[in-house]
Amino acid sequence: MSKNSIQYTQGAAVFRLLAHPSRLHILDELRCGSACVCHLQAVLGRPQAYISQQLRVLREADVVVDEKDGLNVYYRIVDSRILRLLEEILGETQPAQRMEGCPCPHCTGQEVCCS
Amino acid sequence: MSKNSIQYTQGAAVFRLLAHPSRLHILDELRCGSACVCHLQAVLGRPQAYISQQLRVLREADVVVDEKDGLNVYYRIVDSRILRLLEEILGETQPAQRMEGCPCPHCTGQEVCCS
DNA sequence: ATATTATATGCATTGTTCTGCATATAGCAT
DNA sequence: ATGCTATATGCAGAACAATGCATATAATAT
Repeated sequence: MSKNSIQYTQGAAVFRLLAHPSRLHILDELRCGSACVCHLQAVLGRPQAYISQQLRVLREADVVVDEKDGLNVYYRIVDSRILRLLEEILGETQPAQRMEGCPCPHCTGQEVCCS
Repeated sequence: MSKNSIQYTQGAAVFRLLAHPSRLHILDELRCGSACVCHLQAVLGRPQAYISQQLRVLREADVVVDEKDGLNVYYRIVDSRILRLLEEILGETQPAQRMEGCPCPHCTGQEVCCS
């Protein structure tokens, strides 16, 4: 092993986070600002527990952080490398849209888009 | 599903290729030019069959192409997105070094580095 | 205290990927 | 042809990741 092989292990771990359609979709949503779990749930169309599990993976890898506000928990991306990797594969960030059936402040219009 | 969800499936597939320490190491070697299988075998310190298997994954995803020259088979990267992703995570390309115990033209000094 | 809403966690099952090993092919030299 | 070297392929067992579902926690309201 010529180079520091831990570099490849750690690098692969970063790519593994993005190597999953649901996590990629979640991160794409979070690109345009923070979002709460119920919003991601509405966007992805998956059970809440499923969304929380994927968020946990991203949280434990320090890619996103959570911020509680009452009952809602807002997540946002805190790793700028991830933003650049997303841009390379998904293109430019699109503005977040409101979701029917999502009770969060963003979707019910109580908040400006992409705070 | 708000956006075209095939985009996330395909994007995830690209990241999955990089989400493996050995493939990442192989691609890092290929960044500075083409390399033959025996060279990669010497650099990674893994069995030849193992290297060929990882190369197959990359080849079938059209990330690398192979070029035969006598007994040797040279591989090189043909996807520029992959180069940019590697640069984001591994940093700038380093020049290829020669490997002890590798019989390929590059390592036995019969060829200039990084053709 | 109870109910309700939003989110998190644990666990079992299924599905995928990794890896080692045996063997196959292909080019070159004799 | 035979042998030698470089590379490829197939397959099976092990390791790991994904998913569904039941349940736990935590904040708020009544």
